Amino acid sequence: MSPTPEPARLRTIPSRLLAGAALVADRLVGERLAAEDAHKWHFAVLVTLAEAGAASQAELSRRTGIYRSDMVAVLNELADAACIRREPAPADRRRNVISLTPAGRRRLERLDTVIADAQRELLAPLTTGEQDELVRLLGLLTEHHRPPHPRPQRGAR
Amino acid sequence: MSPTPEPARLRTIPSRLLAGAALVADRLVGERLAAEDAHKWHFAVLVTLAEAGAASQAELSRRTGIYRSDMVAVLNELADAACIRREPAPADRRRNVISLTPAGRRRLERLDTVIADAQRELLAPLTTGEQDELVRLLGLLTEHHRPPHPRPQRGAR
DNA sequence: CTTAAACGTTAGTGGCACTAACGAATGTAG
DNA sequence: CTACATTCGTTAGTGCCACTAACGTTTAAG
Repeated sequence: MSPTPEPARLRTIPSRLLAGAALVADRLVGERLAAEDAHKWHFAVLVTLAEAGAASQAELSRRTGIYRSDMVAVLNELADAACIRREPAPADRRRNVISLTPAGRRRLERLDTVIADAQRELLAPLTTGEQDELVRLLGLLTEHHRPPHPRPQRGAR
Repeated sequence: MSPTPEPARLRTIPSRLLAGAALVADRLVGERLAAEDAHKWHFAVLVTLAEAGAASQAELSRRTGIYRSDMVAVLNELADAACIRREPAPADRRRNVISLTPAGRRRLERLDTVIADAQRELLAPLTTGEQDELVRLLGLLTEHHRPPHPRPQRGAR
């Protein structure tokens, strides 16, 4: 009985390749993070806070690409773990100011190595040159196809 | 007010880039196919039938990567549009033999151009050389991370 | 002062990969 | 031949994730 391979016509369609690769990548990263009781989104928020400093939830949402409706739960979890502080903004009582705690920094440090490991394993079959090239090409691609600049973020009346 | 950009640390993480690119690609292809009342999966099945000939549902499932539980609906829809025939296999009464009809061939022809257009638009920001390289790298990546050879396809008792 | 917009929050939708279990048919071992 | 395991098509359901809708509150703009 043959190994029933995927037809060549399908195997070379870029959108299919992207979907498959993204699935593999997400599974790999997700497993690694789950082993640390963490999540993709937690990492993104912690990185953003570390890199760009304290911000409102809406700002974090724009910077990370996480919808502000989903951001609530993410921040709740990070706050439960004492990784962030959430305090009302004095200047604008609509906003919350989200800031990193020392525990959050330590958490980020740990997740950083986990993420790095996962990326390394993900890209293992490629040379370092190829890895850079892949990142570059994907960057060009996502840069080009980008929602009309400020992301819509619908839901306002 | 700043345009609140994505932090550089996030923008260069391969798994994130892959997820983003796959999202863009899937949306693009999905929209194009939806305009033809078609679906990703329909195309995959039609291509597979055209390339490898008639097959059972389970075989199609393995070749396309579509789960056989999802395959049922896909084949129902294709049969409703008279794109495929579904007849019991004489040699093995468990199997159905799925085969392409002339209408299915015409349908595939149409979807082929739709898919090709979508891929072209997806890859527009890349040179043809870069497009080939991207496909090659993604191929290496998905090839390397592959479930222990025959896909598990759980659900048996 | 009225109207519009942005904020945080809750709830819900739709697509998709994937699991579970079934009845029926076939293959395999003793 | 008989018992057991496997494969098939099929139905139902789960979990994740991007995304939408609507709300009360607060601030900004005309």
